[in-house]
Amino acid sequence: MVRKSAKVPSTRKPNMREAILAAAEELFSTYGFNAVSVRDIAQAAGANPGSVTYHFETKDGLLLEIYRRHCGPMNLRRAELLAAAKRVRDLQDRLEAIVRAYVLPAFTSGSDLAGGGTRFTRLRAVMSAEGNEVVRRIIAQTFDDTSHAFVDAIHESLPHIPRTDIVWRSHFLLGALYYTLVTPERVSRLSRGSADGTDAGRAIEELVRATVASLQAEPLDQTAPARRKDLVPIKS
Amino acid sequence: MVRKSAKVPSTRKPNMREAILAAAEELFSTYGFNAVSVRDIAQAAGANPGSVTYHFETKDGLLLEIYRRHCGPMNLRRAELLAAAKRVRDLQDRLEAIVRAYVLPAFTSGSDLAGGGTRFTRLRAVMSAEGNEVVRRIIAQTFDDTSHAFVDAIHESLPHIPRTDIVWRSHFLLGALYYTLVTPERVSRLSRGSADGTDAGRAIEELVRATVASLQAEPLDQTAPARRKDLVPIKS
DNA sequence: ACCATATTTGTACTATCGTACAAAAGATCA
DNA sequence: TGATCTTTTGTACGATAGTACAAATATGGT
Repeated sequence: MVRKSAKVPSTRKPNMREAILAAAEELFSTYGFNAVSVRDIAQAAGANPGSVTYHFETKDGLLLEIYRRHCGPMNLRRAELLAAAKRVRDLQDRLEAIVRAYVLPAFTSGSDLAGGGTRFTRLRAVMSAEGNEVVRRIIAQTFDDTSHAFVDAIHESLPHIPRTDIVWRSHFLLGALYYTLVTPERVSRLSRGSADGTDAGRAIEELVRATVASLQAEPLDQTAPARRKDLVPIKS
Repeated sequence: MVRKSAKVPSTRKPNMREAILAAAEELFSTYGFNAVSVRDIAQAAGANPGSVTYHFETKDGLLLEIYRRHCGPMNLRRAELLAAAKRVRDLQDRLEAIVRAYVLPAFTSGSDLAGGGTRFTRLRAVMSAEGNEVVRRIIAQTFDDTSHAFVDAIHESLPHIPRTDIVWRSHFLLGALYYTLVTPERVSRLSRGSADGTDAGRAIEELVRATVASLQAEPLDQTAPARRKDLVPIKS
């Protein structure tokens, strides 16, 4: 990757380790893991490439530390919000609260830095698209429990919808969420300026509204598969 | 990238150019653009690295050619299906047909190779996540027209929904579609085996059902923005 | 002020990257 | 068959990748 920014003279960083983490998060989530070099990160953080090795040993280690940093607080927040949502009496309101409990922490999770939540979620989106091997394990370990908890909670609110459909529709929610964080400018472009894709508050409300409706839709009729002969499995 | 596969002795390729394109498509859509080297592609195609330079000049040129190859047929197919969908009389059926016209070509577009459509769509998903600069221009040029046509068609079927909401919900559809192609195994995992994320036919039907429902949902009340003070814009 | 420790810098090594280019091999057709 | 053009191969070059490591510097307790 080639980027122009000149080395900033800058006031001395009080905590270089944090600066490196923040820079890596920003660059990885924008250009992907492989497109960003350790030197890019060091320069953006106003540090020496050697510092990265000192603090995180390897480039993979740096990515791992970013996940370690965020996963705990985000899933904690989700668990809290989910517990609160489950106490909502009205079924319709409860469903909406559950979906919101899933979406909100993705935008506002416990980083002290402004936009920390969205940046980390954007990072997760990019990493899942790149099929990053280092990350795949963390995802399966750390997020599947949370996802299961949400699927279960939704299923309790919608007992007549088969669990399978709820899984599909929750999956669509995560995809929509990721894509909105990765390509927000597309929303602005397609709406010809009447919508702002970077407006997190609006994105959340639109996501919640759309997802609640999709979850409530009648399930597919499983007895009539409606397969088409010209379709082939994904990934060969 | 390190991959184990030994060089295949193989029957002579009748058309090396096509083999290189297919290999690049598969590798790019699985690992991302930057993680795959020209040598990886050449080896997977049973070709010499020099052949890639000969046929496509640069790595970027190879990616460009992949897009050139697929964009035309896919958008043509979409236009045909959209035209047919617009002729459907019943409003509910028409909406469903329009959504299906958008989704179907992403899975089955005009490549002669099996799974060509899904592979190319997966590639687009990965490229959008990586923020690939070469691709960004093509996307804006080639796909925005199509997207506008679909948003317009949907709006005609749902005149009481503001265009802005339709843009958001169509955007969510594309995100869900991309994510399903990128991480189909997550569906299988979360459903504990009762669903198969790689089942394209099922994915299409679930996508259509969920999207139609979300499109029909009541729009957000625009007079009460419901912004929260702790939210910040995406992308700083 | 001194020392021990923690951090940062500068530099260098090896591997691999994209790509250029000349030579070899294959294909086409008079 | 021989001439010409197309395709493939083999190799090499400069740039950049990740990371190791010794020297330099900053820090904190006594």
